Amino acid sequence: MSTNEFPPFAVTVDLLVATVRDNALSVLLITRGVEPFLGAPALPGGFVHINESAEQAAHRELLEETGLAHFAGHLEQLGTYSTPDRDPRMRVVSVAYVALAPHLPDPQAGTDAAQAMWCRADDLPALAFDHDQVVADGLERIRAKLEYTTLAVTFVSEQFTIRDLQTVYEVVWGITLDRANFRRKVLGTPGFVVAVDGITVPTGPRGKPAQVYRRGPATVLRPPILRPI
Amino acid sequence: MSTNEFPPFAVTVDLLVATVRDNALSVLLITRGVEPFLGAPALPGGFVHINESAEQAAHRELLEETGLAHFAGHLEQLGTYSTPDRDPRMRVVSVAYVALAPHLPDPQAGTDAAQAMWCRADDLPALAFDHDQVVADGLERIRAKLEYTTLAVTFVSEQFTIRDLQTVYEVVWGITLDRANFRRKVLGTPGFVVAVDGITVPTGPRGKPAQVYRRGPATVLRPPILRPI
DNA sequence: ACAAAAGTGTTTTCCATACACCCATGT
DNA sequence: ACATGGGTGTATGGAAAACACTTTTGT
Repeated sequence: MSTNEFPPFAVTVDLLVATVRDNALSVLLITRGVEPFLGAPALPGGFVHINESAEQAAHRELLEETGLAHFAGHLEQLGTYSTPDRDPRMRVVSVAYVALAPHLPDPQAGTDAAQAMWCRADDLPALAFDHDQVVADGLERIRAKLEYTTLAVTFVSEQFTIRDLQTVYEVVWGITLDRANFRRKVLGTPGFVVAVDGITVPTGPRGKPAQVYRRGPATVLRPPILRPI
Repeated sequence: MSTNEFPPFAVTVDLLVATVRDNALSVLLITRGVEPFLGAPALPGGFVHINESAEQAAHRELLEETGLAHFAGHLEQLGTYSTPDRDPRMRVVSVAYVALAPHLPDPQAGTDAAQAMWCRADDLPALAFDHDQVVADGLERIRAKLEYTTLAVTFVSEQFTIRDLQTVYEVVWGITLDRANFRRKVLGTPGFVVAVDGITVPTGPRGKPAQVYRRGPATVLRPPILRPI
């Protein structure tokens, strides 16, 4: 094949930004302002520039959409979607990314992210392009990764309690877990979490204050915390 | 952003074709016949055509490189590699795929695949482009997926023994496993393998003939077969 | 005192490991 | 007979599930 003739493609990134808020797994959606799918909900994203990698484009778009100066969460590639007719305008290949973050401030009107909104993962509208598939793949990726990585800590703020972490698992998986056993699994994994001195936080109107933790250096969970069948 | 102006990219697929042969995990390499990296070993691959998906391109290239009419193994997307300088000629985004297959016939001279060769995964030369990274990522994907999926069956022929399956695990992971316990794990997972009537095969010059199995309908392993630490 | 939530203990069940043993076959 | 490799049994240690219990706080 000649190196001087190749089919030209547009390359975009799509972002599945997920967080836990109001006891629900939520994703960030935008309302499309241009054709095609004008007015329809979709995942945020944009074109990859000629001098940046897809990962850099994803990070750039992430800052633009959230309106933040820095992104403290987790960003990983999900997969590439390339069916020839996925965009009616032209031939587009899209690299999808999953971003996990603690509860972010709501999108502010007047910024680039004004059209952005959080939407519960269990109550999503139909999305533009093949974004329904991207979301389905991404949510399954998140649910699976909680089993064998320490990724749940990216959903809570810098300081958190064991209960906060358990809530992440329960909300993402849509189940309830035994408090005592969950606690033992987390504390039994070296480097998952580390206690912050003797600091505790009140736990509502009543109840014993809870020990505060930060994330530890571990990234994988051996053995994994498996979802019930 | 205007829909009429976007940076044009070339999109390619790279193939990590893996098999188990001679008690070693091996990958298919080609020798590059054009610049850049002329004469260097590399992963097979090629441009995505304008009217096909990346997955279709990967499947097409797979048949071309192996010289087979059909591909019976497993093909899955690994990830997309898009650093701006990964190809000195132009801006190329490459979607990498992992293909798992039982022991394929050696590439035949005189075909498109004449330049292809099998190379042990533990003794690979330096590769063109960022293919070293692709191989590293792909091998780790394969090793991890043997833990919680039934993917090992794609490395053996249609009919196989439990011992054949164990050899796949041992070769891919580079360890030895207890025969009795491995057997119980496999047979204890419903749908992993199904016995073929009362058919057995001799096991060399001596020894009891072994029961023959085919792959079953299961795709996930619950609980997983974890690698030793 | 009581309610609420953190934190600990205990029992039971199950699974993984290690290793011994039996079975069927060809030389 | 015996070596070889498939197939089975079993004792033991440890983890996981279920659930009772204790501790610490605010009202």
